[in-house]
Amino acid sequence: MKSACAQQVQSLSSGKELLPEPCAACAARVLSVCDAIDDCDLDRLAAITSVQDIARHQIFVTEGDPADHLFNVTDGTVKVYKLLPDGRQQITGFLFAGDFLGLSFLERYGCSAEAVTLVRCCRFPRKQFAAMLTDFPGIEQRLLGIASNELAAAQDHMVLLGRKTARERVSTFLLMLSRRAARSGGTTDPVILPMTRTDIADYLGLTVETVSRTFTHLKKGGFIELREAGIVHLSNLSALEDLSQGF
Amino acid sequence: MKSACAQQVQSLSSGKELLPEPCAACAARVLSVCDAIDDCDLDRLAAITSVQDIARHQIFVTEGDPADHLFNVTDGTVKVYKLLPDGRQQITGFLFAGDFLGLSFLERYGCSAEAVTLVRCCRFPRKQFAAMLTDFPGIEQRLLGIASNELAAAQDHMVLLGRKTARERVSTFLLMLSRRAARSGGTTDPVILPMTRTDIADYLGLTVETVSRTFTHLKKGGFIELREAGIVHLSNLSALEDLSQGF
DNA sequence: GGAGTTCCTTGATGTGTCTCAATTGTTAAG
DNA sequence: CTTAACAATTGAGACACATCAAGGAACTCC
Repeated sequence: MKSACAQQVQSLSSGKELLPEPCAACAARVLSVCDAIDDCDLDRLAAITSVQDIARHQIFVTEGDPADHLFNVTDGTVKVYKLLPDGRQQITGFLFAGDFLGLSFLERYGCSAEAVTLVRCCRFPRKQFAAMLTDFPGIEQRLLGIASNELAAAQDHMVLLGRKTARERVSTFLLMLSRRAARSGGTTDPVILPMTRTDIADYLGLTVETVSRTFTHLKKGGFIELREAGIVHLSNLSALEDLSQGF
Repeated sequence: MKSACAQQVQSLSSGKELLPEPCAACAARVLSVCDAIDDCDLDRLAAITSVQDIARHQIFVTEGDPADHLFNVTDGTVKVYKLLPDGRQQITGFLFAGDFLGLSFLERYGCSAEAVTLVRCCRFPRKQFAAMLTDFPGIEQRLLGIASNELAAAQDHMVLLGRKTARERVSTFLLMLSRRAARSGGTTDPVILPMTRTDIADYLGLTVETVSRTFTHLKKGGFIELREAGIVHLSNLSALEDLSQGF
């Protein structure tokens, strides 16, 4: 499976130098689609990749536009959302380092995407990326896996939006972020919230005021502590899990 | 691409007899995954397929169970749902003829599935189905396409659950069923509702009472007519589209 | 360091939907 | 045809969350 390039790696002292920029130092690689490609074939991918920095609050994908590019977030936080004609907003997901954006392999983007923090990401032209699928079936499988996970997450979110109370929603949200951070090597306990209360509200199907009040209630109830801005300490994790009604 | 079997087809008078049962007469085939396989290779798929009839109200997939089988609905209506520990239910989708069930290629089912009407479907052992993916890359692409569509549908549904009013939800629901029926060769106007009001409520994140009241409001408003049970006439389609707030 | 902006919190009030309860309509069984 | 079980409708009242409004905290920009 490692094909001819394995030998090539051995012929040099340090294999790392063979990795093409920008993938060489990419901390997010093991988390992402790119992991499905062998080191030696990575230059194929790197050739069509352009690294992009996106400023805070910049909308870099707009719902309905032709889906020309796919993205792989390597740093920062992205919100993915849809709008109703009158401006009501529903955030369908937050993306972090390692997350893939543009999974809808349809002609047009199904959602808009905005940088919540400064975001760094890899951008691939969709057509060229699609062309690589035939040569690297591993990617296709990986994408199916990613799609499965996204679908599962979407289903969990539907339960949250359709059937959970405000308190259950906020608890679930905090646990989600906690687990997500742990999964990509962060800490479970002090949860970092890069997004505003309004964003949280638009994600949870609530209003800012209700989110804020619920945070206060959880604080008074001894479930969480709010010391610094944007950081939540989970004082009683198992109690929070009870509140969330099973994730 | 048609490989060696094209000749084989020509060598007989009627190509149709070459199609293995049960796929030969399957009306849903052009709508489904199976369409990605050439007629001549269909026997590979047919060999691992077992046709199943499922009685009304029977739960044939349970959330959390090992995902041993995948299904392809060929007739009837299925509801796919998740439960909270205390029994609250959220239906994540309804499946009709041609729809695929079990897209989460994970070890365990993410949702439960129950037959709303008498259902007929094709069942594939997951492992054997997965093994076919390497031989028929067309299926994998098809699955990615299906996953993309499901994801897009899930996102629309999140907007509905998180941000729409009861009236908008019910309008959207009726239009969805109408379009879905049209897409698989049915009629747009008299929409058939195989599911109960309770199911509709669990799909829309409402209660039965609210759904029933909303139907009455739409009827009094001249948007719909309720003559026979389970059938809704859309008297004013464009007005209904306005009510639904963009799908 | 002050002014502007954005973000967060808290209070008072309103309302859309839920809950509880009863009635009617529909379907299936005997 | 009668009865039972289930499904749908309707009403009265309650409540969780939304809306409207104001004040305070944090951050940015000269």
